[in-house]
Amino acid sequence: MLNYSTSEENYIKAIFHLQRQDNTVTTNELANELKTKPASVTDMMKKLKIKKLLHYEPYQGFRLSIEGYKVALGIVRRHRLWEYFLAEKLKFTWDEVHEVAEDLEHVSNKKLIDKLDEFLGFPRVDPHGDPIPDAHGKIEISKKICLTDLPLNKVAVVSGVSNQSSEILELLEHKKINIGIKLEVKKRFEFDHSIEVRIGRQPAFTISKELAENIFVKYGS
Amino acid sequence: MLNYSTSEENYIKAIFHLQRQDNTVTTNELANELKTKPASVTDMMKKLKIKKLLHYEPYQGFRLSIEGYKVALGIVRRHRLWEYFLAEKLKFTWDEVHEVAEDLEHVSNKKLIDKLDEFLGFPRVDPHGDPIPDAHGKIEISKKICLTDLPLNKVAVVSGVSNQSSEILELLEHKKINIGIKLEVKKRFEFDHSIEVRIGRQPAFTISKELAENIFVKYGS
DNA sequence: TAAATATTTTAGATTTGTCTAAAAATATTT
DNA sequence: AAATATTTTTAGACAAATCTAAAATATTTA
Repeated sequence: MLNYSTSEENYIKAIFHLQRQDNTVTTNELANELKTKPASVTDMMKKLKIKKLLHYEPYQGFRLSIEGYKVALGIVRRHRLWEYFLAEKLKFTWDEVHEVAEDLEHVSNKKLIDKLDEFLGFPRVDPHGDPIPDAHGKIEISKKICLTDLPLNKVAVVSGVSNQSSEILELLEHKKINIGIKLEVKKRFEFDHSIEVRIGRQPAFTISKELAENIFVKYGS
Repeated sequence: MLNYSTSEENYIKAIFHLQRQDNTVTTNELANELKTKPASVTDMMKKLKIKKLLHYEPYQGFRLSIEGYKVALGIVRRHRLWEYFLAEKLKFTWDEVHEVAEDLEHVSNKKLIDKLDEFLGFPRVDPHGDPIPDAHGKIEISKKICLTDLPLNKVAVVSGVSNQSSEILELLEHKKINIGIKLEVKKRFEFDHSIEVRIGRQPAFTISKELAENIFVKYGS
């Protein structure tokens, strides 16, 4: 696997993430994501096309080639392992890890990353609940589902809330439900559709149907 | 403290190291150290002078300013903490850590480095026995002397070897002389200049003049 | 479907860090 | 102290990554 510049890696990674939602990525989308100008995106797309990392015809948008996808998985692996390290070992909070990992991910020494992986105990998800590709680029596809649909007794990671009003944030704060936290559903009550949730080994507590409908979790394939 | 590019940091660090031996650093010395061309050095020196990181007059060589020295200590701190992490936590051997730390040192997030320091238990020397500057840039000045010059019966800490060939490493491995180990010289033999060494309370053993000349120890303060 | 609007690309400039070749300054020899 | 050798700097070029402004293409709307 060749080496790519920090800038090339950032473009590849951004395309990787944007592709998840939409099959083909546009110039403006990417410029917006990377806080750069559309003209710069076009320049880089030409370069990455020559390097066979993506499929691209002028005005038609672009998507990663098989090779580009492999490169992206390598970057994502490094990013998520560092995030795990930062949260687990250095005690950064889940909302701080991303920014720091943005820099660390570009140190692309395979032995470093494989040894880090081993040191961390081969974690399968990062602090946001996103799966970490293994040394061979294998990645668990984790479904993002609503808390109301999580099977009983399956540990899942809170990965987002659909409604971001201050009211819901206040409630989540109070219940200590943060992004990245691991929880499982212990029981569902038919009467009001409230659900009983447990975080780690703490005592279970109940949350309303309304709240549950706004919480998304990721859980193993 | 401002941020500097990877390239600027590499120049600053190289000047820092070259200054130890010689008070003022020359263009050719620096070009040689960084495997670059003298013209590139001159270009960068002009830039670093404008940024007030060094004292420099054309044809007169250069040395770091107070500010440049502070910047250098920051880089050295990051480098040595990562070296310690790589050796202690990821089980790299002490001769592998330098190269990897060369990349990691340029991630200059103060909180990251301070938390890493804490995680590692505030180590005072790196795997080569070189002192690690603390969060305020304070660095222990420890005398590093050759084993041949260590006074008899004074306990010292092995801090480095000048020659890093696999032959010397094999021998050190066999004699169980590792970086960080405490030893003392019990006797010197005039005939072949071999010396008798003791590690802790184990039986003393003899090492050759050739080996002793390549072992550096930290002793007293 | 033609005009208006939005998106994308091109052309040309800029910054950073590097290089080669030639000129200038300094050091060393004879 | 003049000639020679070495070191350092300058001048000008180049590649990577970015930008602005203008041109080309695509999409929307009336």
